[in-house]
Amino acid sequence: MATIYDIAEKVGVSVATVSRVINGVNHPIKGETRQRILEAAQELNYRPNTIAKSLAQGRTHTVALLIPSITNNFYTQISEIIESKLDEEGYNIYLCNTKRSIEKESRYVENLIARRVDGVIFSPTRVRPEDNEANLDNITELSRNNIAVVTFGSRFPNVSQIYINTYYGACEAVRYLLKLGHRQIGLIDGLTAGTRRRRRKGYLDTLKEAGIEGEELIISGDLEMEGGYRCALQLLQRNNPPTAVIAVNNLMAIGAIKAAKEIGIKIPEDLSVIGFDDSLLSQVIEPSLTVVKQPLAEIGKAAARLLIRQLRGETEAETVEFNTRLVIRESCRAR
Amino acid sequence: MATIYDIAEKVGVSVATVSRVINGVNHPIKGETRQRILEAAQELNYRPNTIAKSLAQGRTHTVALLIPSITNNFYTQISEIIESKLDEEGYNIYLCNTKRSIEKESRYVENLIARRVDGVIFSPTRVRPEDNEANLDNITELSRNNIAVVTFGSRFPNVSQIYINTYYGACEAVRYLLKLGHRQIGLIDGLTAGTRRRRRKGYLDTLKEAGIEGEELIISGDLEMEGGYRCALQLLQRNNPPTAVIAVNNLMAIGAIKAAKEIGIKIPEDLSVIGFDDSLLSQVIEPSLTVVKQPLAEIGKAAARLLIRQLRGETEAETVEFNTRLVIRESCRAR
DNA sequence: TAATATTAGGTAAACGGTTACCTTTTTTTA
DNA sequence: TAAAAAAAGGTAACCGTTTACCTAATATTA
Repeated sequence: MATIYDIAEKVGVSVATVSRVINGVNHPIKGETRQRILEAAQELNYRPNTIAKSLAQGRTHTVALLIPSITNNFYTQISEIIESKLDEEGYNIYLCNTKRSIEKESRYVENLIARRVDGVIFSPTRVRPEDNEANLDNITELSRNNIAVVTFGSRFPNVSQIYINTYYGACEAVRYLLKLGHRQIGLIDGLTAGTRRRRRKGYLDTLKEAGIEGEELIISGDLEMEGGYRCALQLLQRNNPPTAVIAVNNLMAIGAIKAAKEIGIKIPEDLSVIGFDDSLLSQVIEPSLTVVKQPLAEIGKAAARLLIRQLRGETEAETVEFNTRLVIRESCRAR
Repeated sequence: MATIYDIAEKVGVSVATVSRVINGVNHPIKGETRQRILEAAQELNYRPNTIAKSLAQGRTHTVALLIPSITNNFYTQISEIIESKLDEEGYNIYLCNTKRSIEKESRYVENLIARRVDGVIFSPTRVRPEDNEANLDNITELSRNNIAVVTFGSRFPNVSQIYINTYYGACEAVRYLLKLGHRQIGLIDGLTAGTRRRRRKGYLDTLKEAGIEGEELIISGDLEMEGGYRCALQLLQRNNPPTAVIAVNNLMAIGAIKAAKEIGIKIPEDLSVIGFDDSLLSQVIEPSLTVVKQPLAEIGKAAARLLIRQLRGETEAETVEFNTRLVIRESCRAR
């Protein structure tokens, strides 16, 4: 593979000159020389070696996207936006899928430091409460090695982050169900509390305002469809089952609907359902799902923006906060 | 950031020794020296610099995943498998989402060559027929620069590839509908023919065997839900509408169902629908969708395997062929 | 027209590793 | 116990760029 040495030799100049021409730096070069160098580069099918460049410059123009899942539409949609924004800025993206394994997350962090990525957009994975500490260690480790970090989906001190305020979303969902006349409202939660703690709190606070104790109608499972399915079965087979349930993410809501249908419970006639996250699934499922929508495109854009800001040298951590919006479809009915 | 020089100095050995210890190469080192080096590395918080390593070794341990979409479940599921397999082998993955833009695809290819990735798993994007040439150029360009390539979703000469034989899948789908008594069977196709040509051919051949001309019931649109929606509307508003339609991918099938519902056509009573690709969507939509299922996990595994094979030095191109399977659900009915 | 700027280019040291090829010391073998 | 083998480590070239600092020639200015 041709290098700038080959070009330099062919044209009869030094590599410095070649490098200058190739990179169009601000250094005067005679038009004719420039021309000859570009032609030689063409003829030799020269491709700049980004690796060597990175080593010399100390920047890789690479950022990593460290997320818990790439089959979940929530992350996919955010990723698509991030990818396109960072591509515009000349960054390539390492896709790192932790599959909700804290070990994999930590391994990836090591790896990313070794690869000297310039930045990481990071949605920490947290299955057990103690994972929080590992998440924090990972963030610290990245920062300590001069890697820009932007997080979303969890809250950390001194980190640029996107904070999605799901508290009010949960409140709104509960209020909506209360207005429809529901009193027995279940919450299908994830196994552990990240920002999801907010949703739980919003749920409990709003119920309490209405004079209802919600604790016993909370149930937890993994964040996949299967988890929602199992949780719903348990809730619905109690002797005093809820007339409405809120699931903390989309897949769980879908799983819940599936469970209800299987045991002959009609939606929305017998059971109202609200999900979090909007996606094609919610619109396509029958009945279409009322959801607390998170502004995915905005989240993606903001994450990219915060990271780019840091990559340009601004060191101060910035938090961008987003609110959710209740999108009413057909999965809830007055009681 | 600490380098092996810092370690060497601290311990009082040469960098060669440090390098050997760090990498555990097959070269005898005194246990005590090894110990001291490892301790120093720890104390200095040493992290190997993968960039420098790549430059010295001529290998980046990076492969790219170059796909048309990351929000389409078809690609996402394959990607997840590929990611985990390649991660096991110590490779990192560049995520390159072309968004079905041939320009973006070509730009990415340039970029990947510059970054000296070791390999690329490539599902070419093709919206117009002439894109095929650009796809081929891209593959050639990668190979010419010693980058291993595995493709899926299109067929090319002399390239390791996964070939999904959708011809028989299409035949099977049509046969199934014929058996249910349908004669007017529509095909909702993508805009251009890649491997999808096979589906169209299977469709036509099978109809012809039954003495039916299918040409006029073929309609094309973009591969998203919107495309399926529009195509279905057109098909269903003809004066002699089909009683069954096959859509060449999942999203289009969903779009078609949406269109049908909107204009009061009941599924499966008035219209039978078959999709390609299986996904959560197909199972969740009402009625659940009968599909020609492609073995996504196998495709992903095979793609990773073929690439790793090449990365290990085996140069001969290998094609792995998969067949599809008709998964019968509730979206078709006898006529 | 001499002094000063500008243009055009070159030299060589970094960046942080790997590794082929040595040398020296110690151990094994005949 | 001398020769051969193995162990332990070092030297320095190389990977392909960038870039600070020079030099020489040409153009501009007072």
